[in-house]
Amino acid sequence: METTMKKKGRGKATITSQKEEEGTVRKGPWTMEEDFILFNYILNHGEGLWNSVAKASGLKRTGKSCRLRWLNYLRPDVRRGNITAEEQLLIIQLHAKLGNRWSKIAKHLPGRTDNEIKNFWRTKIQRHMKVSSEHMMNHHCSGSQSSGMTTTDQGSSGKAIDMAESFSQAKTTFNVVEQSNENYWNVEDLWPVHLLNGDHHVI
DNA sequence: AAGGACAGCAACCGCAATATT
DNA sequence: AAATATTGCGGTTGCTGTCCT
Repeated sequence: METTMKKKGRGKATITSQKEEEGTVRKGPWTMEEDFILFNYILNHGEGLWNSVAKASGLKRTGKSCRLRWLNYLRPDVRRGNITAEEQLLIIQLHAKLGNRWSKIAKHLPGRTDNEIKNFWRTKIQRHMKVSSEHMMNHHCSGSQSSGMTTTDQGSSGKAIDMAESFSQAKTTFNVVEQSNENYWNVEDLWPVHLLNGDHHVI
């Protein structure tokens, strides 16, 4: 069954057909019904053993897919959207220290997922670095160790430190992203199930 | 209004690490 | 100790909305 998305559809939509063959592994965006099933299953049985979750819940998803969906979206403590200036600064500092260890960085940002931080880094920070790099190249072409910032992650850490410093002074110029916090449906929509079950052994 | 370019992000893939048999 | 299964992580893809011309 394909649930219509409330908002903008995103991500891959590998399988969109209404009828799916028996035993076929589903890919692509999760439907609300799938979210509901997974959410409910984990509330009753707990996290982990993702392959079992996938099979026992009846979802035609891989264990990996279930795990990812839970961690990045359904988990009740997940905070979504609106990465604050402080969080941005922390991400920059941690990345300078840890590199692309997104899960490690995420541990320092309660409620944020590695995927979200990774996406944020790639879409915002890297782009900003690239832009400022080009800007500097245009204005300081005259020799003296022009900071030819690469857009790759490697070698960006040192620059990130500089950036963090300037960033703390000029948050406003950083173009802090205020994203829409809407989703196809809110995780909160699933919470009544939690309450009905009266099952709190997870989370 | 049309459509091309760009941005944002959910979700997949491949691989490495770890656990289990 | 070796083989197999599972989990976790980082990189990448590709769909959709928005902006710009």
